[in-house]
Amino acid sequence: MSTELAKTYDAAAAQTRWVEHWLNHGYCNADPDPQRQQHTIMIPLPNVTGALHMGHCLNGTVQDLLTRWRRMQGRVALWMPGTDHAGIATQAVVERRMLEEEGLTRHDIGREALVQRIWKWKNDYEARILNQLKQIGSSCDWRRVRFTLDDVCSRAVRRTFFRMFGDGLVYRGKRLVNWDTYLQTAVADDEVFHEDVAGHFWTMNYPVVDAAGQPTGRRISFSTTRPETMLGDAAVCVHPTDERYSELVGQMVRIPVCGRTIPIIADGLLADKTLGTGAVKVTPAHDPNDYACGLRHHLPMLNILNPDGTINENGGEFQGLDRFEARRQVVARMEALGHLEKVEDRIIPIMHSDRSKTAIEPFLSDQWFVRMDELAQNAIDAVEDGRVRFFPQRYARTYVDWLAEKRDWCISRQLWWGHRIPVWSQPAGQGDQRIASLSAFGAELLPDGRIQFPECWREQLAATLAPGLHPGEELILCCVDAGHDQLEQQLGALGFVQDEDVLDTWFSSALWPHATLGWPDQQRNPPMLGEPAPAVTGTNEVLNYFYPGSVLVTSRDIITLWVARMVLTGLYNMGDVPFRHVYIHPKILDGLGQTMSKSRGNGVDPLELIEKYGTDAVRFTIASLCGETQDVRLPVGYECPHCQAVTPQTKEHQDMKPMGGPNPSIKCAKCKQSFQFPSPWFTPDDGAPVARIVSERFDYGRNFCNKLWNACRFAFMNLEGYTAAPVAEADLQVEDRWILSRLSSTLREVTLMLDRYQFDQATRAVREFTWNEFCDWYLELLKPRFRNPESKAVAQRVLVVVVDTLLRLLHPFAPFITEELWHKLNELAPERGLTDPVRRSESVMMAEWPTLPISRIDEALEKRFERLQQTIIAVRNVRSVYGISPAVQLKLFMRCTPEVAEQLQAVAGQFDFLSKTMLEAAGLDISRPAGAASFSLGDADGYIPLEGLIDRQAELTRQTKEAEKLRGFIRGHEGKLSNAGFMAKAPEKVIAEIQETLAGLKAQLASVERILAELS
RNA sequence: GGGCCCAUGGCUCAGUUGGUUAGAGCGUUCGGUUCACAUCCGAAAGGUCACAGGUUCAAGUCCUGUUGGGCCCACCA
Repeated sequence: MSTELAKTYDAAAAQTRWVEHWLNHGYCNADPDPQRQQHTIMIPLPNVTGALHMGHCLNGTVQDLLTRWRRMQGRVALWMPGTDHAGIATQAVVERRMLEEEGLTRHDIGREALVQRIWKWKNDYEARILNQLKQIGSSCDWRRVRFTLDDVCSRAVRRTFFRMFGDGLVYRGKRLVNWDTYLQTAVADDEVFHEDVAGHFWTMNYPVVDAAGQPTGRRISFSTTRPETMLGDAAVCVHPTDERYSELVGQMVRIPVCGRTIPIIADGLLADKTLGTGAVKVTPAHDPNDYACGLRHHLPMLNILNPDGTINENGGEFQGLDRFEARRQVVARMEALGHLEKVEDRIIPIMHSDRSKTAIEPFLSDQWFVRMDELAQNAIDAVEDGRVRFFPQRYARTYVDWLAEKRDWCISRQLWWGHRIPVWSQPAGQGDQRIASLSAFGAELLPDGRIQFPECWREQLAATLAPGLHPGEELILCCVDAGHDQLEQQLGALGFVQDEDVLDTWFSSALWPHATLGWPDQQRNPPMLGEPAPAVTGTNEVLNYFYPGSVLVTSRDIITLWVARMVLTGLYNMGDVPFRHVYIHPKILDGLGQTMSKSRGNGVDPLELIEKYGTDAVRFTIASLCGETQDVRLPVGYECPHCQAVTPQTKEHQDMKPMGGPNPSIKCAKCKQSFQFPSPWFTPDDGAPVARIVSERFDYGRNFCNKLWNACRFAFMNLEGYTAAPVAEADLQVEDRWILSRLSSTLREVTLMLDRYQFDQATRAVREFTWNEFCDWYLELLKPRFRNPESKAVAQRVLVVVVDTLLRLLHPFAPFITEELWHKLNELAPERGLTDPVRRSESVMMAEWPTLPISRIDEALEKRFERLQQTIIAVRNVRSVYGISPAVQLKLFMRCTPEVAEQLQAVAGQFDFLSKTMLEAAGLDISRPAGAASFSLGDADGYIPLEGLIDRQAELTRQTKEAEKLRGFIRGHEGKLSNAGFMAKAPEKVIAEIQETLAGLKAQLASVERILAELS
């Protein structure tokens, strides 16, 4: 068995090894155990649209850190993995690719085929995403992987919709959508973009008519950029306080091109006195603001467009014309009739579809909604009474404010990829005007084809359907729960057809916390990946045990879309909140403070980082950035493919576009060679060397891992002959007690900070201990002890305890390197412990989160140790200031009290190792030897004879400067103490502290002055 | 337009309920081939805490305003 650790840590090898090891041993699995407390985290399901990016990496790091920590604390820690079908985003990606590569649209291949293609895409990307998660060390229970469209989740979706339908929480209504007339589909708000287009601004007028429809002679003027919409006008609107029009409000106008008469109304939200003529035409079916106004004034919603963008039958003589042609003809007609006043050229912002690049038409269509009033109120209550707590707390406000609007939630989407709305309807003209919710135990289908349903449906029908129905139309809507295939077939046979639309993606992700655990099945546990369905036991232990979750870890932009809705559905379906805590982590920005994204060309690829720095380094760095105040800025740079030098990315780089000829390139400042780089504006030329985007901030984590590795390497090299045995308190050296004291403090600090989700502070504490205390001081102090056979054994035992504890402490932050080192430690020192050495667990992942008795913290001892440190620092300072070679042995004289002298003598041996200096003498009777450099520590003065080396003038200057600095501080403190207000009002404790400090400063000044006197 | 957040050495960030001399990493300068580590060691320089007022015995920290930046929401006939 070799005690030698490889000279450098091989991150890639360790990662492969331990990912597999953990999986094989089932360490990530979490099964209900009534004897132990649970800890549940549900992953914020990544979209299957593409690979993971830095945001996911940060999100995953935090969750894994928490999961590993809680697991080590003895909890049954479940981290539930899974992915989201992400309706619109995924369908869009697949459609775009299909169009680019094959020139096909979804209409060419049909619903079935498209959905099949998307499933294929989903399978590829899901595999890729899950693999990425594994690569960053995620200790998810991989047996429980879920997907929002899998059977378990689908069932939950169906049941939720069914329940809401039955409770009257779901209704069908009208809503304006962004209609792409080219693709003939609705597109989401985030799939449209504004583009300024040269257009016209027409000012026209409508004649005011009397009750008999005869012109009164007055006219009312308005301006518009879309004259053809006047075919669907429902009113002309003015501001209620606009005196120009006040006597016209309530009168009627006639639309000259179609002869309809419409009212003049007053609406302060829509009309603005200062704009245009102050009057505006209202087209509720074709403009979002007009739509809202139409609702307020109960105006008819007249749709004038066909899905392909031509004018429909409501457009009278303009029927069949494309909307732009109709616009020309309407304008011509208005002009011919003498109602056109003027035309201006104007740049108009027009919404365009991301996908077809054609202009969007606001289009009124049937949509499904969830009534939010009561559901939202319950979700607000849960946060306000503390059942759900936000970290940092301020985000609770975002959540509450949004929910308080209680805007009904539009849950239908005109897509093919998603959960199809489980409602069947009978075409108009057949059957009664009814709405029904069918299930095996609810309403049922009668032999004669009628549906027996609860009486309450009649009322709901009247309340929710009437606005969407034209007179004479009749409609039956049936909602069917999951698992009733036969019923669906029967409905089909009766001529019912299922709604074409699918549910909003957030509808299914809102159920994630309980759907993934098998809800609504209360009879058995949810099925696991690749295993047969579990036996019916009459109870779903998994759901009961792991719900509600412990903490949700996510970023602030989906507090409303997702967090709020999970709470809402959790309360509705489970009667309890889905999680107790919500930790909102920072967002990752580039060096310019912009969000990272591919479309900006500033994205750093987590897998490339992992390749370059190692997973632990990336995780450790990320954790160090996760505080609660600010977003995280990662200045990025291009790594030269020739020499690896990094060129910082600037705005100019981001904006560089091809100007003809070869694509833009950057010249490396170091090796003077050129390279191309990833950009949203072009793909690098074939064969050209391409830089990758990196961020040097990850050096932080890499350097730390290197330090840890080498510290352990050193420790392991010195473990030869190690035997486990209890260490008597009396055998502990000063530095042993010191490091154990510091270790205890660190432990306490890290645990506390993790508890508060302050990962930056936890990381800082553990790094400082490891580097500045363990490595810089303790390991150095051990070196002489290892050379002495008598002191070796105790040193080894204490060292082993510290390393053992440290590895456990670090494991959640850096799982791979700690596991690698832990296994080595298990070989070298299988049994370890201060009082009763024991064999630790095989894997550090399953080891206990360390605890040390609070009594190990010894502040008096730490203070004494600090003096030793300061003495050595002062000696090094003198050496550095006078440029004395580190090889030269120095002598040190200390003037101090006998007590301090004794303490210094006790560690005299250490001076030699830490500063190549011999402590010659210490005591009250020491005076400055001739030609010595001096320093003052407050309660002790040090002298280092430097015969011939010291420049007396320089030393004088140095000490004078020091004295000046001290006098400045003293002045400040004395000023405070002589301030009557301060003495009268400041707490005694503060006054005492100031006095104490002042005394210290004065003592220090006195010794500096003595040194000065001796010098001159 | 509404809401939230941020502004601290060249860069990236800490700074607990106001209370000793404002800290760290990177970078910079100087010095180091000490048998764990140059991904390292030692030392140093570098800050009127964005600006202007106010509260207080005391302000980086609390309040008001200004400027600059970020995010979310709403809106722009």
